[in-house]
Amino acid sequence: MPQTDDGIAATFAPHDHQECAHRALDEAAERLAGQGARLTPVRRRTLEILLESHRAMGAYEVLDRLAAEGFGRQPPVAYRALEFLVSHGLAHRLQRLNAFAACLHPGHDHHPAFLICRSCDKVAEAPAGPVRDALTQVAAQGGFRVERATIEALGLCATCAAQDGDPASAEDGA
Amino acid sequence: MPQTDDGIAATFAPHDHQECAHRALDEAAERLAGQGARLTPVRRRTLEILLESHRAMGAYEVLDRLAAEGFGRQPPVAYRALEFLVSHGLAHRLQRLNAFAACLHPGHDHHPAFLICRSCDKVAEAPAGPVRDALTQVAAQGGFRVERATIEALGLCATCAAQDGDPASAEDGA
DNA sequence: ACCCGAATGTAATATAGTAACGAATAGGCG
DNA sequence: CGCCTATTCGTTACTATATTACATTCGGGT
Ligand SMILES: [Zn+2]
Ligand SMILES: [Zn+2]
Ligand SMILES: [Zn+2]
Ligand SMILES: [Zn+2]
Repeated sequence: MPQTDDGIAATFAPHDHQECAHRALDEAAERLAGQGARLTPVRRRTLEILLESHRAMGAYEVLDRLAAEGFGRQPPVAYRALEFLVSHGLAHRLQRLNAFAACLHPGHDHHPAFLICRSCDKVAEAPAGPVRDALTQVAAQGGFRVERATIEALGLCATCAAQDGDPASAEDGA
Repeated sequence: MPQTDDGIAATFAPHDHQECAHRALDEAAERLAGQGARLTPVRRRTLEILLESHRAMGAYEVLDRLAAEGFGRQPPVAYRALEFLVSHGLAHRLQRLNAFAACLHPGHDHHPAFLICRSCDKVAEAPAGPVRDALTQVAAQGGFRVERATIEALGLCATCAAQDGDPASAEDGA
């Protein structure tokens, strides 16, 4: 019973993360080259740090890592690198967490919905099209024009649900 | 050309706000009485402050007001009152703004979508049902079970669009 | 009166984010 | 090459947001 593997399951399930991260970095570099933007050492390292896991990291957590590796140790160092990545579509900011996560699908037009697992803390990007459409429509009923939307879900991923989560999601495994 | 007045237009359009705020406060008091929760002076005043406008207010903005009126002047005073209101469904927290807004529909489903006007800063609550359904469904495709969703839209309300906003929304008004 | 738990107040601290400014650096050009 | 300019990087200092810990007060039951 294969469920649509749109990348969500791919994020939460065990996988060859070396490959996963490496590919995202390559795509990022290529993408930036096309835009004439510079992937400087701090920026590159910042992206690599975010790519080490599928979790979202706070700016200060990233900063600690950068400082330990010889980069600057003041907040703007991290915030600037992160803002650069976000504004070039290589990372996302999670409003709910005041944190940042690497984008795994650079190249697509990206303002996805985010799925945050409360158990493993991983963050997946989900296609926001239908959700955004529903929101745009309900807003339009009241004469409101949506320009930017924040869509973030907190919940339980399939992997965590199967492990120790509630059995309702894994009845066949009991 | 009446558009569905589900409360969105009612929030952004000019209206008898005295009545609007008063009714929300009464409903809140009644609701709390039914729950056996106490609407103490600080809590009541905090709700009144939030109800003065349809904007979202930061905790420190509320705190300044409370302090000026003889309540405590330390952050926990505001945060506790705000948390109480939120947990009892009388106010909402806006993740995007790190701010709080009074709930205008206490008693209804308490996890609405929020529409934030970038021009007048007012915040309206929109029915989140369809949006939440779309999100739940796209998440389920990846095996993710949504437990809580944050849905916040930034944009332009009808009133602001008609006044000086972009003409596309008010072509007949030119 | 006495006790207890909830609510309120304080100080202190933690976490998140920005402003302002100078030093290093990459490219463009005489 | 040497020079100029825009970008990037680093620092200091500061603002904003939020929580922990603990003392005091207040309401209600005995
Ligand atoms: Zn991976
Ligand atoms: Zn998980
Ligand atoms: Zn009103
Ligand atoms: Zn408006």
